[in-house]
Amino acid sequence: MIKITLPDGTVREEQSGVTALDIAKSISEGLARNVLSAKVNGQVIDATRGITEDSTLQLLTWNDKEGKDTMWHSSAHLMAEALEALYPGIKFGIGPNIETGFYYDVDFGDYKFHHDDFSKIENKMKELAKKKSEYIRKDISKADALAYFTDKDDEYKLDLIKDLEDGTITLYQQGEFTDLCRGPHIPHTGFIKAIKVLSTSGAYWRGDESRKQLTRIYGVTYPKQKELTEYLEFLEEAKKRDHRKLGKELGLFTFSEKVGSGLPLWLPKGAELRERLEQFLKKSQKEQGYQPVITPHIGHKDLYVTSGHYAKYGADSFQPITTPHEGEEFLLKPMNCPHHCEIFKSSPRSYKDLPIRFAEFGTVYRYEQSGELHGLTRVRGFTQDDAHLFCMPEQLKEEFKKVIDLVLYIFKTLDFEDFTAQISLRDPEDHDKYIGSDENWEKAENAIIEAVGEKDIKTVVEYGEAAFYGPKLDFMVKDALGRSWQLGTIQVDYNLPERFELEYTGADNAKHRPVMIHRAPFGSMERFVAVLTEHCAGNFPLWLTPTQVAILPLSEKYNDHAQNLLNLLNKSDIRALVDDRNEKIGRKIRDNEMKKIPFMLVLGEKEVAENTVAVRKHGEGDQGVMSVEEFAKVINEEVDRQTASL
RNA sequence: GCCGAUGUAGCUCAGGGGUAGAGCACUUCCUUGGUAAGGAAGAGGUCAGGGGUUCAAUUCCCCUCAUAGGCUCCA
Repeated sequence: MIKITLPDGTVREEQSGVTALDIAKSISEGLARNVLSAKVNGQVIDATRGITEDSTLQLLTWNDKEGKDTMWHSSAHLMAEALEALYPGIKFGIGPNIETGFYYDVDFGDYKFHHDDFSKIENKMKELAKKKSEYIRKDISKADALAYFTDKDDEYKLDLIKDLEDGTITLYQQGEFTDLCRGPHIPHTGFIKAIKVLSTSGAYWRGDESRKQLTRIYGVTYPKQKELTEYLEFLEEAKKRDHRKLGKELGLFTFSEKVGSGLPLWLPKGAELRERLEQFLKKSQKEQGYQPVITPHIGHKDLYVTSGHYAKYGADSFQPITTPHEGEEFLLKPMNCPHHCEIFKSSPRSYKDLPIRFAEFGTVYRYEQSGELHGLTRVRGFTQDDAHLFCMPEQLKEEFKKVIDLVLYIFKTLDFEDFTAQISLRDPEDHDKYIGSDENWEKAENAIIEAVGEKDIKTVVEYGEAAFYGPKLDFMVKDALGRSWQLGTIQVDYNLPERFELEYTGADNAKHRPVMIHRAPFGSMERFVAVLTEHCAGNFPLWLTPTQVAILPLSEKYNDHAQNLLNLLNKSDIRALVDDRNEKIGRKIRDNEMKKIPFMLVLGEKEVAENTVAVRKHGEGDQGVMSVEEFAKVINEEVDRQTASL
């Protein structure tokens, strides 16, 4: 007999070899029908696998992340079974579960795989799922595994087996399909009820671009059709919010082939929005003692040789610009920090001056591979809301915490409530990727960990995510649709001050080296505006939106009055426009609703006579009549509320 | 950069070896209105760019550029 401890603490005496499914059945049939896999002593295994020692047991269902993982992994096998049935002779790479769903990498040989094949695969999968084929685990020797896949002529599986140790190899079979797999899997295919093949793309075998590219087929499955439908609706909603689509519709930005790919052109509405964001941050930074600086868009190559950027990225950057006569080399600036270091050096610094905080909305240019470009989120020219703080080592932690406060204030103001701070440290396996001494790295990493420890924020640690000159605290934000974005970043840097030989005179009248903090709360204006647009679906907060109010005269008779009203609102710092087109009121309302303007004021005979406005709110409809003064107050109070100070 | 796709009017898209089509937007006129599309007329395109095949190419082929998806990358 063995002891099984359940999550609630109950301990059960069971026969050795009992399965999680057996235990689920003894609790209730309903539970047993929902068990996808089980966590035994912290390890996820098949619910149908025998347990032979004293264990803790957690039954995993669709409500557990690991349960979903199991289901989607098994779904990948089901898709492979369907694919093998439909396209005999194809070869399989890998087929894992991913954050939402799963994929399988397939070598179709000469067959050209198309979107038209999707429904065929879905139907076959549904047909196979109904058979409730059990997923059967088989331990197998390496020799047998090699023999099986040699026989099947699947070079990819053979490639995988080569790296496996004898005695650890398992196969899983369901129906007609057998795959090399360590599992775990759901008990049988009948759990998979709702199926959608989503998309296809190319993927190199083992992520190596020198190897063959396979066809990756993405899919997702759910235990209930309703959940699949909801997920597909979510994808639709994401499409509607796509900042590339909204950016076009709302006139925020555009691209031109002639200007060049990845080089955004900000249209008036977008530029207004962005300037407002910049003003907002500038005001907060002023309160925190930042000083503005401005630096040019290019810099001497030597500057980046000193900073280390040239050695690291020179070959993969825009190449140097050369002066016609002297042959001097200049680079488009990829970072603002070297310039700011030189500003620090421009005059002798005393410990009494520190911390010194130089802020600049600095536009930088980086060569991104053509396939990487994406709307405003991945571009070749962008503006960082950059600042570099130079401080004494003993000031570092406090200074770092102040920056965290600034970032949190910005997130709060812009309604990003769900975020995680990611502590990005060095790759412990590969210190060669980074510059600077181990000692400095440890100091920097500890400073971040300590500072974050004193703030009440959700944190994760990621190794290998640091910048080459220092560790970072990256803010990962979840938008309204639950998608994660990296926005702000704060970085501690002992290395650049050394490379640039930055110094200040201490109280002891000796020279000391400052520590540097790089930080960008928005990250880049381009990326931030993109994420914000998708987060609020183009319905920007009132204080930020380019046009707050549309004045809609009922007919041309009231156009003059509308103009007067416009002037009045402008005097109260309210951004408005008059829609004096020769159109009926219904039409004007529709068009301005679509432009997502927060307020509309309908103006007719009654309002003109009484000097009132009929207020209509975007998405909510008629709000009734009020005086102009009252309306101005409503707007201004709302704006003040949204931008409450740090 | 790589793979397979896409590129037709300002926008969304249809079409197809014989010198181009819709809806919306735009311009003009009519209409002067009460909370999500009033009516009519008009203008607008080197069918991404270049090369080839052909009597003839926007259509077929090749190259380049751009875009979306994914892979690799991201100071």
